[in-house]
Amino acid sequence: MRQKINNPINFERRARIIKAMAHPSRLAMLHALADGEKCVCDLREIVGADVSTVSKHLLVMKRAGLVADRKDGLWVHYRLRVPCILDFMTCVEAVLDESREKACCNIG
Amino acid sequence: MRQKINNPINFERRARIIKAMAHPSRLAMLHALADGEKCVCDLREIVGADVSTVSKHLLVMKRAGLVADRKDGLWVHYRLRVPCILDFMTCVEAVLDESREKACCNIG
DNA sequence: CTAATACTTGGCATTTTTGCCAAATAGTAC
DNA sequence: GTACTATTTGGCAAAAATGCCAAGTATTAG
Repeated sequence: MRQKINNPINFERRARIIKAMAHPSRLAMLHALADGEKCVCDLREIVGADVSTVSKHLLVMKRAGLVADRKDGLWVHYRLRVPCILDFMTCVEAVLDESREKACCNIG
Repeated sequence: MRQKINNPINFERRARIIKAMAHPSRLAMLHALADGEKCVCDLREIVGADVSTVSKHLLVMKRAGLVADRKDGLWVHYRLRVPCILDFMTCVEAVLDESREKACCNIG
């Protein structure tokens, strides 16, 4: 238990953060940002959606605290704020691997 | 890059797994399951929702590969299938801490 | 068989999310 | 000032998620 005494876990705030990751386009953007900051135009190309859609996805992640932005002339560059979220992908892979294993061997 | 050669990352499948965690009640259940398996009735008490609602939440997590179930008489016991998802909570905490820090110090 | 318990499923209304288009904003260049 | 580019915001319709109630299934007990 990493939680402070008398401080019940706020699952709502946590869920909001996780929800901000829970979209294919947003995951793709987070993955791309592992290399370093990118402008909205770069991210638009990566996810292949309307710029306004990408902008709104970025707002969701920004509000959740996953990314931060920096204005530079006409461009707005986004970057990861807490890179550890990428480590989580290893675990997500493990879930996929487990599923694959169970599916092929009928264990569970 | 933990990804195999010529195997583009499937962000949709990953997003489905993460989405299955992205709900306060489901997070609370996953947290409770860290202690070991629990029946639906236990989980119902923990989240305080209708049993049918809890059952549907569990189905979402089961389909995503997060939990597995085991029938024992009248009871169905659920357990974590890939415990590493709980480690991710440390990172989620970090996002919350970062947000708190920036909010109070006006850095970013 | 009936009764009781634990859970799942069907249905449905409410809410939230998503994604496009159009319009607005902000910055650069002339 | 105008023209152009990058991004955000407003609006809205379509899709998905949520949660309750009612009904169904499955198991145990008598």
